[in-house]
Amino acid sequence: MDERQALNAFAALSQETRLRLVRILVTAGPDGLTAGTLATEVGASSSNLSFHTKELEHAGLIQSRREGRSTIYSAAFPALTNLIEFLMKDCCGGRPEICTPAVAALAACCSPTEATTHG
Amino acid sequence: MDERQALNAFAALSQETRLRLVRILVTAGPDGLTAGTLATEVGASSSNLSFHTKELEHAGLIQSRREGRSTIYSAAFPALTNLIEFLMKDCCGGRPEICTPAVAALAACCSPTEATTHG
DNA sequence: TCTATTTATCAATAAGTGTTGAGATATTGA
DNA sequence: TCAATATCTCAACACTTATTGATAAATAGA
Repeated sequence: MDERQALNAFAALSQETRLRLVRILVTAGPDGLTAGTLATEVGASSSNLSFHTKELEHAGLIQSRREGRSTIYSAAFPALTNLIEFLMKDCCGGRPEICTPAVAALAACCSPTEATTHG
Repeated sequence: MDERQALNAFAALSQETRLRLVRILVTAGPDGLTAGTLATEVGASSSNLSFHTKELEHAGLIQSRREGRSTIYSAAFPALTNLIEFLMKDCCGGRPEICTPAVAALAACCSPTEATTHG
């Protein structure tokens, strides 16, 4: 992830419809959702949804695949990881306690319990 | 952190000068840097730097304090944490392995060695 | 007070972005 | 082929945002 990619990613996330789309796809998981479902969820026309998904795909935040008549979009999880890493790189500045809460917050999001991963 | 705050934050980060400012301040740590130093670092005029720092401060990503003739800016680390948490909330979708790499990446940024877990 | 220093505000211009609706493209089944 | 479905492309318009240079405000020291 370089500066240009990060700028594209943040620009993509700075628009209401697109931020909603990404969060919906992040929640949906790797299986993704069809363009039609996404359009309904965010209340966008087909042309408007296509415009925004194109922006997100160009930014590398989502990916698409074709299944029959439908286009299915899903979140690009590694890209999201890289974006977070880029933003917080060298955040410590000699003081690990400064950015450790960020790690804890993200960890809590992914693994509420540390014994069983069945959730 | 609600949707409006997240949109403002991502919009603030989607501009080259501002993204550089945030990363410089993230690296600099809580002590921060003066407006003059930041202007030199990113190659911006005083008016331009003021415009961008105002945007970042309004987005809650940085904070300012006055020391003599200088304004000193520093990163708002909790806001950055909240932004990451907002974006990745419920990212698992029943599959923790999907977003665990994000946690590992962020953790690696803050603690290159795991000798001491208490920081 | 006067001057140098540092930062912020303002207005004008230039550049970029989102929305809309019509129409095009691709797929499926008869 | 024809029709229905699902999605995408295109161009015009309105809206937002970044940059620039001049100027204003606040501070420190003499």
